[in-house]
Amino acid sequence: MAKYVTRQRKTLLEYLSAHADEALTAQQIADALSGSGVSLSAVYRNLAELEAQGKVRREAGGSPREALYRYIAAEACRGCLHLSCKKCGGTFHMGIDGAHSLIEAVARSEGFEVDESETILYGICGDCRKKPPEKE
Amino acid sequence: MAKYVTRQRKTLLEYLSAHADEALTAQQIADALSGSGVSLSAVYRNLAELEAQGKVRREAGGSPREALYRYIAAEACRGCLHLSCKKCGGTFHMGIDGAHSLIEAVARSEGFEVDESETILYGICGDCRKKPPEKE
DNA sequence: CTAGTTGCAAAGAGTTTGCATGGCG
DNA sequence: CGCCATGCAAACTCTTTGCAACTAG
Repeated sequence: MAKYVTRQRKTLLEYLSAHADEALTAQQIADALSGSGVSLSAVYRNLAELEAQGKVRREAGGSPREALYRYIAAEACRGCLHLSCKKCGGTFHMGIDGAHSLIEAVARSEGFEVDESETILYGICGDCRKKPPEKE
Repeated sequence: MAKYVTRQRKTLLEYLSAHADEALTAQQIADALSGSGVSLSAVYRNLAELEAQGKVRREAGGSPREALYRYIAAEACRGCLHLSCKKCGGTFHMGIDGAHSLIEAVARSEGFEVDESETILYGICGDCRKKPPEKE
């Protein structure tokens, strides 16, 4: 799979890596790339492949019938955890020692090996905590 | 919403809480409860409500077109993180101090407030690490 | 008794797939 | 030049919704 490097595939990867901080629907991606001549089918097919390769992850999103896809900059994120804000939807990276300490603590006490690049901590980011609780 | 306590609703909640350690598809749930006279529609409707109430969470699963639902024992999980094994699919709870330490560390260094009950750490559990790497 | 809930089945919507064409190597 | 990938559209399958009947309180 993925033996050739096509324009569509390249375009898709570019787009995804540029938006690694947000989860997108296949439709959104296709819309954004339709101008570049990338069809919805191509998006789905490549997304499926990227997911199999572990470069993209599928998340549960708004509608149950719409899958959300997010690019994973795997190598770049070794040793850091992801923080996802439930309010603004932003993603932050946490590379502090604390992150690694936890992972080691879990491994020691539970025998559980955490995969940093796969793990996301959900919560509220600093900015959103300061802002008044606005309805969306 | 949910003004009455119907047999179906009770049955569903019982089933979900008994299987809080696994993510299920609506179909699986409906199948399991069909013997108790709970229809697929009822499952979907109640699941949607429980999700809105925060008692159930929707996760990304196998097929993009199948949503996975998991019961959240919210109160019971304050102060603990969830560990989800990517191999066996099991979920473990981690109530050690380490978990809380991390959460505090994140809050202090990043200003990010982690929601314990919403966060899942993905990785490989102790049992699966011992087992030979078997193909699924 | 009244209003919420259920079941069934049809409608709706996102995702997948077949086939002919086009493009990478 | 051969085989993989793309586009289009039809096919699929999961989820949602309408309506009449049932039931909890």
